[in-house]
Amino acid sequence: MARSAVKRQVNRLPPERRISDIMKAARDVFTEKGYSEALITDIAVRAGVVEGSIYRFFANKRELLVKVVELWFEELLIQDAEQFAGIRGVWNQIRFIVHTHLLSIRRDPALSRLMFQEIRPTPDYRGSRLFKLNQAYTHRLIDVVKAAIANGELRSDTSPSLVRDMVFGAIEHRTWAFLRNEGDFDPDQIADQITNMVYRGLATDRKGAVTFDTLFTRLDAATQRLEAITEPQTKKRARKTA
Amino acid sequence: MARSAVKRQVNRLPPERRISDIMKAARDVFTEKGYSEALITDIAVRAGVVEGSIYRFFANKRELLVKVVELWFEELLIQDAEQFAGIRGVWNQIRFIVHTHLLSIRRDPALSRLMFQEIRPTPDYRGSRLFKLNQAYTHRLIDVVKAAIANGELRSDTSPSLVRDMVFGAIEHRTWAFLRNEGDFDPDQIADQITNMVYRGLATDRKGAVTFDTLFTRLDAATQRLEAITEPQTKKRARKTA
DNA sequence: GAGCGATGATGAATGATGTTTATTAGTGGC
DNA sequence: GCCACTAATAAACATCATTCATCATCGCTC
Repeated sequence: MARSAVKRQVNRLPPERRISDIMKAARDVFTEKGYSEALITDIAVRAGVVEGSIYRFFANKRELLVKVVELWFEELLIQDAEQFAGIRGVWNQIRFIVHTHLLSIRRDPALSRLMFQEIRPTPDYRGSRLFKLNQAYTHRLIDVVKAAIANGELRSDTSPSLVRDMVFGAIEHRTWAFLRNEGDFDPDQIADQITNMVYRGLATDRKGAVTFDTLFTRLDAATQRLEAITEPQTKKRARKTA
Repeated sequence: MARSAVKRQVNRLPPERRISDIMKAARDVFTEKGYSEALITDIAVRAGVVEGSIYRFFANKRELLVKVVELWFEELLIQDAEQFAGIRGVWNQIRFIVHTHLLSIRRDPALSRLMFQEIRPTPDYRGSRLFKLNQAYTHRLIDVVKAAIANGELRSDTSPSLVRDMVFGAIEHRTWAFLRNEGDFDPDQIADQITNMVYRGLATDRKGAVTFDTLFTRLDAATQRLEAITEPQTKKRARKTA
């Protein structure tokens, strides 16, 4: 028939190459348009394949999304783990975790959005690979806090998992503001702020907005004055009794 | 024809009643199935109207969702504001804000999910009514923190907006865990934990897990000893000079 | 209370998209 | 050079959100 007169062009790249082409295209389209606005057609065209071909490698649109985010997250996790090993000190470790996370969000804000918006809310997230990856990621902070509690550097009545929730929650809220184009998003500054707030805490006495540092300073001063006073006194007494 | 033999039944309830029926049905279906799984047909059937009727009152499916969440959020805001006025003391105020928010999440977890998942991520959220309502809601915490900084009860180097992000971020993370059926969700306990962590902070000295309280106690002790020592001394001197 | 226009409810038709499948191009063994 | 098998293709299909031509109902007029 007329049909067979038009020869069908067939793309015969090796499967790994086709898969990576599709995933790269999917990553681009998903991040540019978001999940529901992204069309399978868009992805197929950009990958240089035909719609049907995508379904040879991915069960459906959602699986494709999950695979894309997974790949991103894995890279992020491996990359951070290497550097993290070298950090010493609780403050520095907390700050490192927060800072690197903020950096990767700034590098790929749209992927974070996909993670928060499309992946986490689904019912099957809990059993998924991404859930475990994310747990591994956030658990580093819990380990740091636990160790710091054990050696007395952080209060023993703090819940490590709550610290995790506060820190990553704060990061997330800043991220949403960033995604909404509200003001700037400075990973250095935000990391400092979050780390300080977790590390030093907020409370003061009623009088004058003191910090832990100033409390320690006052205590030191008082101790020194005590020593300075008690010393001469004992000398005086010694003289008197002498 | 055969068609006209079947008389069309027409629903002639007053518009307000139809709107509230539709919104109630929409609320049920959205919370049960989530936004994308919820079908307009489902909502129409449950509301006892026909698909087309929904579009007389709502521009599209999304607007219906927004209106549903808006209604919920408004009620929540009004209700809380009344009680809040009576609370005295920073700790109690923070704890109240956190606690009531947790209670309303436990009452309607699925609506919180819709808010976080479907509403907040959209580009038009920033200019929306819900955005303003949410700002009003979270701004109470900022006001409390600002006032507390002004009167010296909280450190002056804390960022009120960061406190907001940490508190609501922590609430949100606990909510996700709750929605995933991970363990229990006890508003009283969580509210205490969050409030304490914000209010008292985490840091200690290197030696022995001291808290702000113990630091104050030590400082008080040192001050008293100082006074106890310097007082007799001045008396002695006074006597001497006399 | 019959006729008539306006209003708005109806549900079948439309269009946009994810997914499936019958068809056909390419590949390698014999 | 034929055949069987694999895999790519693109058209067909299914699933909704959304639209719209049709018609029931109401209020008004005479």
